[in-house]
Amino acid sequence: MIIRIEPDSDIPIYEQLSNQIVEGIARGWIHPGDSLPSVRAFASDLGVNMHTVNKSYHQLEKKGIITIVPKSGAIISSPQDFNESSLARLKEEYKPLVAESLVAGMPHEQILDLVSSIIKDFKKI
Amino acid sequence: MIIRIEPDSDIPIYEQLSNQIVEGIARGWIHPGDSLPSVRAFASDLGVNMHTVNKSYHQLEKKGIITIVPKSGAIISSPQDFNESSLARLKEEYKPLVAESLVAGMPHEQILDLVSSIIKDFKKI
DNA sequence: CATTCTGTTCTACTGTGAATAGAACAAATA
DNA sequence: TATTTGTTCTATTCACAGTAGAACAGAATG
Repeated sequence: MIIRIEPDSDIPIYEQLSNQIVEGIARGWIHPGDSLPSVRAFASDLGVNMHTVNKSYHQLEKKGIITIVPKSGAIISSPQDFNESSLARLKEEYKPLVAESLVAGMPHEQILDLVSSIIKDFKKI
Repeated sequence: MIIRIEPDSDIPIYEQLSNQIVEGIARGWIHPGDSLPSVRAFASDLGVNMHTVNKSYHQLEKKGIITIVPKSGAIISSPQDFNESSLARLKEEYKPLVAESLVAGMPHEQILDLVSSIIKDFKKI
């Protein structure tokens, strides 16, 4: 799996990494049960600091996406491991984006089409 | 229009303000052509610093949501004033959220239903 | 068993952004 | 004319991002 880090982005490195790992799962490149590289090895590959990868892993664990087994490694969780609060949090994160879409003049259908196209993009490739 | 600021949130104050102004427009509480309070008056109302409100206004102007008339005030833009790059930026912001939704086990339809319910919530009230 | 690798934890430093504060300016407004 | 407006400047405090090095204890491997 190919990860691209842009050091000069306004998005923190640990969040870029988290996002791309999640995208990798969504695209089916990696699956529940698979283990992620060690923080040291991953950091070495990406050319970033070990603590940055560690922060990313813990962010993903907080979201319920991976499980960190102490002294062992990080494993991608199964979908059924997600709790209700994660879905509530997701809704709160969609809100400002949907509001901005409406204010931009996008009609109801166009917003759904946009989201639908993103979903298809993830599932197709 | 009622604005609620949570100083201890992990979301910056200027972004909380931006989000709630956009929501206000989406809900129809304020309309294109309406003018926003002066940065000083707004800051006084919210109990925050003038520069924080100023930053929020400039963020909204950058997104094409309001127009700042120098030495006069801030006015809410019309939907047709939005450019193509704003829509492209919106899509990029939807991506990680959609990916996370898929990873959480939400099927295609459920994601669209979630977004649809948010849209209805904005338009109903 | 000994070595290596693992995630964890700690301190430490630099740089940047968020937020506040005060002051001053020129233009619009009342 | 006096007030209000957004703008700009400096300055400070605080927190976060990122890097760095070190040490620890448990797991994996030879």
